[in-house]
Amino acid sequence: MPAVDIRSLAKHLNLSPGTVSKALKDSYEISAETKKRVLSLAKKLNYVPNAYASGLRKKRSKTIAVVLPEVADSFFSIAINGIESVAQQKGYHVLIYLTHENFLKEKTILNDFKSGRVDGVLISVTRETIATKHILELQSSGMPVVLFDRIVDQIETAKVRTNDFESGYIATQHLIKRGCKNISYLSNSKSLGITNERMEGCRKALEENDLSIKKNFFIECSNDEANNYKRIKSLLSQKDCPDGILVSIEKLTIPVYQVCNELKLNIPGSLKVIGFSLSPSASILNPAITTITQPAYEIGEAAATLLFKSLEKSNFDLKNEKIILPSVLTIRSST
Amino acid sequence: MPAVDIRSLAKHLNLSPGTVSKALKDSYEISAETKKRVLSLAKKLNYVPNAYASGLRKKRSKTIAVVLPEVADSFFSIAINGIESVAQQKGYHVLIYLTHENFLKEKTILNDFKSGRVDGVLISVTRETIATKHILELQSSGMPVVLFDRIVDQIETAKVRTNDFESGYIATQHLIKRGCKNISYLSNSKSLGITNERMEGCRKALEENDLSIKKNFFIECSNDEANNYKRIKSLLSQKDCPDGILVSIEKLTIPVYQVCNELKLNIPGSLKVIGFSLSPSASILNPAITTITQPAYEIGEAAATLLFKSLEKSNFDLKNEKIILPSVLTIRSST
DNA sequence: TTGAAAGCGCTAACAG
DNA sequence: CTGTTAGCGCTTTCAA
Repeated sequence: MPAVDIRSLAKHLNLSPGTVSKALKDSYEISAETKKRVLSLAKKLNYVPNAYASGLRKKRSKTIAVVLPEVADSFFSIAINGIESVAQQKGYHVLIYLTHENFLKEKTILNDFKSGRVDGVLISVTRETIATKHILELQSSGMPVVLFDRIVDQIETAKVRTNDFESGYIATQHLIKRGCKNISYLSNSKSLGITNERMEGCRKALEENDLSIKKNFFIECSNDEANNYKRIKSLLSQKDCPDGILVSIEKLTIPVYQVCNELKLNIPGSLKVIGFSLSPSASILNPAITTITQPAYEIGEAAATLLFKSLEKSNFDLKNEKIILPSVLTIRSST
Repeated sequence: MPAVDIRSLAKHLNLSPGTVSKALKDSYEISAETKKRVLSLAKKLNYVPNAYASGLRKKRSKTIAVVLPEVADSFFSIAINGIESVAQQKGYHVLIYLTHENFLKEKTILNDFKSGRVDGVLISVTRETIATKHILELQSSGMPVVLFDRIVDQIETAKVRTNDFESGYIATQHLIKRGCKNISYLSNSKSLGITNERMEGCRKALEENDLSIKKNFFIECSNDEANNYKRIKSLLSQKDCPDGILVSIEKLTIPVYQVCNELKLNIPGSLKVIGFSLSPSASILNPAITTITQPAYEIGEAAATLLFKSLEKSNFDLKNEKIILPSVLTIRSST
């Protein structure tokens, strides 16, 4: 099957390629009659314009890039949904790039965007990302960039995120209200790179309630599951074991529950647990876990919407856009 | 910043664009000396070739499309990881398209691939997909297509999936071995569209063990959570309530556990539960749920690998490739 | 209202 | 070994 191009359409209709092109675009220069003929033949032959030819000519790819640290994590999967739904509606295509939390990869990926492959970029940076030259450079090449979830403060552009600081604060307040005096914050060591808002919120709540920060306040986990398990077990085995835990990374809930089970520590009796989580199974854990849930879909959707605004309106300034979508506290039996 | 193109490189070096192009490609026609000069300037000016220009010229986009029913579901998120890792290694880009289980959308998306935007397609079809014309048409336009997970039997091409039939069989055998006599299979009504291998496997196990198919064997759920809950509750409230349940859709585990909790039905005492699941929290449910887990990452990886083989070797015939990666039964306390 | 022609940036034949 | 040229398929002036 020889692909049908604009020239073959033109030949069939005894028109010039230029005229056909305009007719397809519904240009005012073209007569209604001609438009009808062109459209009808185009439909009949199922003409699909070559994306690379028109992209080259117009210097627009009708494509956006989404750069993510990972995607197995449910936050980003859901965010992709939000992004994709907006893009599909706008007739845009979505390229996905995973950095696997690797700064160098992020740099390489962004640099490649100078190829004109995409018209705009949505990015959630890696935990390692401190330097911002690669993003600034991309911006100064004229590429609109929207940051979401994992924000970099120094970059001037649209930012969409949740209220991490407040979430940490609210979660901790909740634990304190439930009687906790000795609270630990569980996180991944690597996330120290970007300012850990949640932890700061947690800290603030402790301070406001005159609860001292104990040496076991911050428990640093890693990607080594066995090790995390050990660390948590040792935490919960000791004498002045915490009476409340704030689990800032979803998957760390698992060792916490496992250890409690093994040590026969009653939740919420001896230990109250609250977790950042998007998992629908929160409600069937035993006990059902109190969670802070991020509006992942909405964050993706909002970020994409901003990007398209800047793509469609030349006078739209991304710099002025900051959106904060609040996370939701759902109280269940674990507290 | 005026984007640096191949002509500006040529001018700087007093060479012709053609020579520069060849040098960048490390062509044998070019002297080592010239190559060095070109490469060094290209690096210095951070030259990134225009993807649309070279794509148009070479009729290759260095991009593949991944067409998925959804992505919130963890199976597909993990599969994307597998796909992306192979693509990144091969220097390819990955476009994501979500059909949201909508056949018409799937058709529209595939039709657009005639634009030359992608060199190959990985697809997991919607539950509604019975007709195959859109896929055949894409193939006959010369596009390599690899099916994964949600396979269509009628299409002749590479297929990568797990052993759904056997998984259903094995899961059911397990329940029977644990003493179940009255087993129900929980699924989503819509998945009736594609042949439900898992259910057939389940059926076969029942038959082999001379267990009759009761009227409550197949429980049809939907996307209406409240309704699913009601249906499951009514199932588990009646006199000849099942003593074993095979949950074929991950999220249906939630109402099952909730109902058991509400009715004070002991798992595994009164009811044994086994679920198809990729959720790491399986082990902290109470009781920990016995699962069948699909090798999602590996399926994505294998599918992508096949696609790239066909992209790289003209003599590679996708038709002959069928890969079945077995799911894994993990026995926990719910059975 | 339509057509002709140039050119987006790159590559590949061919010539030198 | 390097340069010239044509052209990928489309859009967009400009001219008719």
